Amino acid sequence: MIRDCGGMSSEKPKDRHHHGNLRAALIEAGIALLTEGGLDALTLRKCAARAGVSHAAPAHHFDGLDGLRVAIAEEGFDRFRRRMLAYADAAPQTPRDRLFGICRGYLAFARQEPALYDLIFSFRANSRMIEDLEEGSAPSYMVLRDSCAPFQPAGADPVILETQVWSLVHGYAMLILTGRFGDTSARDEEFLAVLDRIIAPPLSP
Amino acid sequence: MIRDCGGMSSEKPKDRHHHGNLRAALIEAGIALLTEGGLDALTLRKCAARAGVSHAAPAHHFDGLDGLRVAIAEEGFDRFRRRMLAYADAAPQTPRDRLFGICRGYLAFARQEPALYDLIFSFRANSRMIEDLEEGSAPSYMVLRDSCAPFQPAGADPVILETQVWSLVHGYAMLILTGRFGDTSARDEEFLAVLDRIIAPPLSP
DNA sequence: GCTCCAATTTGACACTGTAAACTTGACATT
DNA sequence: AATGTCAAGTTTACAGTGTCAAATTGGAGC
Repeated sequence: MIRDCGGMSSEKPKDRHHHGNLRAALIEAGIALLTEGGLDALTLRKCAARAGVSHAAPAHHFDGLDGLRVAIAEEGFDRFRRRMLAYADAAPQTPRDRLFGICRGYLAFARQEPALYDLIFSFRANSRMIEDLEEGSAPSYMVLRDSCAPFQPAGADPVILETQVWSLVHGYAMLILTGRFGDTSARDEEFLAVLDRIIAPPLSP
Repeated sequence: MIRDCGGMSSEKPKDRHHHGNLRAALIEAGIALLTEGGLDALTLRKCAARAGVSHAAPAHHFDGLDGLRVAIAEEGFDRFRRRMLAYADAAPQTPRDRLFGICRGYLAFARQEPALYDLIFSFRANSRMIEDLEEGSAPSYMVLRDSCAPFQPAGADPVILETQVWSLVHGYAMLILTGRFGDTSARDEEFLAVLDRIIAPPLSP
C-alpha cells in the first residue's frame, strides 16, 4: 500500500509511525471532504482514513474536531484572501476599481468553494475557536478594510463605511449560498453598483 | 413522573403511548436546546428526552434529524417574520420608517435568538431541506420585499434593490453573530443610515 | 369481546469524538 | 554500541448519535 504524504515530492513510505507531514495531509484531506460533501462530511475519522492513518491520529495534531476545523479555516482564510487580492490586482488600479475587484473576488470565492466559505464563517462569538482563529482571519479582514480606506469621510468613524461595504457583500454571498436567487452572477454588476452610492462622499451643505 | 406536554393547558399524563401533541412538544424542546447550546446541541435523542419520550419517537413525526430541523426552522421563520412586523408597526407609517423598522426587527431577532437565526439560514441550495422549507420561509421574504417595494425605480429590475437591502441587513446580522465588531447595537443607526442612499431615486440626467 | 390501527417503545447497528494505554522508530548522550 | 528519552501513531474502549426493524400498547370501531 502506497502512503500518500500529500506533499508534492514523492517520498518513500518511511515507516508506520512517522508520516512526515501528517498535519498538512489531514488539512488537505479535510478540505477535500468539505468540497465533496459539505460541512457535515468533515469528520476526524474520515480525514484520518483519507490520509492513510489510524482514526485517532489527528488528535495529536489538532485539539479535537474543533481544532481541525480551526486549522482548515486558517487555510481557508488564506485562500480567501488571495482570491480577493487576485481579483483586485487584475483590475485597473483606481481605488474604486480595486474595491470592486475585492468584492468580485469575495463573491468568486464563495461560489467556487462554498463549503470552505461556510466553514470559515461558521464560528460564533465568544467561542474558544474564534479566538484561536483570530490570527488567521485578521489578514482577510485587513484586505477588505484597506480597500475601503480611500473612501472614508474625514472625521467620521472609520468603522461605519467599512462595515457597510462588508455587510453588503457578505450578505449577498450568504444569500447566494442559500440559493434564494438562482445564482447566475449575471446580476452581480447591477448589484455591486450600489457600492458607488455607499462610497460616495457625504452631501456638502 | 409528570409528563409535560409542552402546551399551555395542563393535561393529565394520559398513557405511555399517546402523548397528545408530541410534535409540537418536540419542536418546543428543540428550540430550547438550540437556545441553550447552539446548533450542535440540537439532537433527536435529547429532544426526545426533554419531551419525556423514548429516543426513537421523533422519527414518527419528522423525517430524521433534517426533518426536525426543517420543522423548527418553519417555526423560526414565523417568529422572525412576526418580529420584523412588530418593529415595523411600532414605527411611523411612512414607507421609509417602515423599511427601517423591518430592518431593526431583523437585527433584533438575530441578536435575541441567535441560534434560531443560525438554524433558519443554515440550509444550502439544492438540498432537499430547502425545498421543504420553501413554504415556511416565503412569508418572511415577502415581508422584506414589500417593505422595499415603495422605492423601486420605475422600469428597473425590481429584484435588484430588494436584494441590495436584504444583503446589507443579512450580512450585518451574520457579522454580528461572528462577534467581529463587539455587538453593542450602538452603531446600528449609523449603519442603517446607508439605507437612505440605497433607496434614493436614481440621479436624473 | 374482538380486531385493527396508529403511536410509541425496545433493541440493535454503524458511525462519531474522545481518552487512555501501548508500540515504534528516531535521536541524543554516554 | 547500549541506553534513555521522546514524539508520532496505533490499539482498545466507551459514550453519544441517527436510523432502522420489530415488538408493544392503548384506544377506536364493530
